[in-house]
Amino acid sequence: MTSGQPLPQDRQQSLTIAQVAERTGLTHDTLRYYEKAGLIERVGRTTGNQRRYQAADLAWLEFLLRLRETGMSIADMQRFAGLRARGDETVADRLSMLREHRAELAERIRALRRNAAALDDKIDHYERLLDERQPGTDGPT
Amino acid sequence: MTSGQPLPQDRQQSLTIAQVAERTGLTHDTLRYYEKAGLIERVGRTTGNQRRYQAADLAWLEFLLRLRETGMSIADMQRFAGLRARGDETVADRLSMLREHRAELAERIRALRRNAAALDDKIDHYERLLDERQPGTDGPT
DNA sequence: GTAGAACCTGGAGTGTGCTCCAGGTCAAGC
DNA sequence: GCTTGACCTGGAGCACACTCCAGGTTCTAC
Repeated sequence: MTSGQPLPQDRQQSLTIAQVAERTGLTHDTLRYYEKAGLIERVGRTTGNQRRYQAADLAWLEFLLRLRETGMSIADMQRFAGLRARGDETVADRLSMLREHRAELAERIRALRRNAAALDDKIDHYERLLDERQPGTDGPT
Repeated sequence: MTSGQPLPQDRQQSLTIAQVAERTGLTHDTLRYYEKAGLIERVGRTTGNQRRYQAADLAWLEFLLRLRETGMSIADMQRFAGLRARGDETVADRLSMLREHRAELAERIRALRRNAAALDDKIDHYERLLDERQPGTDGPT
């Protein structure tokens, strides 16, 4: 059931903006904003000028979301998308952007883990405080 | 050298706003903003109305920064600071706020690690692409 | 062929977390 | 006692990443 015979007409698995919104968790407005901002290349339209997203559009969006979730700014995503639009000659540049982003992410994760450990200490501290003030309410024997 | 004899006068290790800015990495403006917003209780002043931060102020600030770095909003920090200002009776509430924040943080770290792994795959992909286009430029032998 | 939902555009508005400014006061060295 | 840099306040302004709006068009189901 993956690519047997072509589906009726040739709209294959093209998706409306509402369907993409549901799949990605973005809103219609955010999808249009990303397109306006150049994060997504102009999406194909119906004859009536309505967007129809293809599988490739969705895959790219999902990659963008990964960049966003790992803290990349819109400005940097614009840079990346711009390089991508220029084609294969920019592969090295894109790779170095990704490597740099990956390194920053590693550092951020390390910092979060340090802070998590400190939070754990603080939580322990509050637990002891609470035990002193209300001893024995933590369950019987 | 921790608490031998009292230092001259009684300004002990009280710090100016510039000194606190340097130690915390915050700006003067941000420190004043945090105070205005109620994240910090009103800091002690000189007779001439200039702020002098005590060790306890600094410790609290550092804790706030940990909350901020782990993604807590100003609004939630305000809630926490408000509870703290009400004293010991709010320890249980503060504890549960911290536990919730800690759990969210754990989830965020997990998500970041998943995304980091996906980024690594993408990086591998780009590295292979680059090798195909420019074989043998990765060093001799 | 028509009702109603979904979609379109350009542009204005919003929430968050600062950051800057004007106009004045204070403190430390000479 | 004067200069100069640090500090004060209230309030305006800003960057970012959306989010909403008005007014119009298109699509789908009947």
